[in-house]
Amino acid sequence: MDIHNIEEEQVKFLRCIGEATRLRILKHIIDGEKCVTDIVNAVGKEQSLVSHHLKHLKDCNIVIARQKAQKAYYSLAHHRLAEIIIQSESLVKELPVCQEKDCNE
Amino acid sequence: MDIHNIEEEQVKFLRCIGEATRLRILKHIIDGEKCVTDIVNAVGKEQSLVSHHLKHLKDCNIVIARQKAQKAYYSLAHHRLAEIIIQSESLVKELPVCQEKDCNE
DNA sequence: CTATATTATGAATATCCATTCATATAAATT
DNA sequence: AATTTATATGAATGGATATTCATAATATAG
Repeated sequence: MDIHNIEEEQVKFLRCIGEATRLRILKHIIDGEKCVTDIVNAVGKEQSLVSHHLKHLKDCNIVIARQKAQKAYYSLAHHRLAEIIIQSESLVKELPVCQEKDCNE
Repeated sequence: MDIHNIEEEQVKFLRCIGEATRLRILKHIIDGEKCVTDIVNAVGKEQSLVSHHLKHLKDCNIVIARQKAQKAYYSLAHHRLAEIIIQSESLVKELPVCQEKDCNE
């Protein structure tokens, strides 16, 4: 795998987490695996849509799925993913737009 | 600015850096400001396209522009941006796909 | 065995977005 | 003043992708 493929993978990764519903899914499973129904309730979107996004996240190796009976449990594929999510959030708060708008939760 | 706007800004940010040409631009100016012509040569894309992407990056507060005579110099809007770029790259190398393919430059 | 609960999937649609092309603006050089 | 250099911009287009809908698949419960 050369540098170009790395960059392609990096773009694929960033684009994958850079979508509203997927980011909400990730933030919801950040503290441990959750089943699909649970995630659907948390993000407030259609089951079908959540399932599509979970597949997308899995194809990008961002989450892993564990099957237990008729339920599927999803969790982050790597502990460092949580760091990136947290750090990019805290960075965004420091960027000019947020600063101007007095950016605190 | 409440939590929802933060998340919107985070998505906007991640999506903005999650594009091949823009990521290449960012990696090229990571060590200091560069003029447009220089960036165009580095990324090997049309001047017009690079200009559009620079505008996009500026609108997202990811880069800042400095005008000097007829030249425009672009640089990262925040020192922590470099960290995110580097860290997401190193994280991607640790994800399953890259591991399988024996992922080293 | 039928019904219900849980998750996945394919097709269709609609929206978004990267790219190209043509052109504008503005400064510098001749 | 005319030409060249450097950068920006608006419109058009093609391709990607989020969402919805209908339905499949599979397991459990009654």
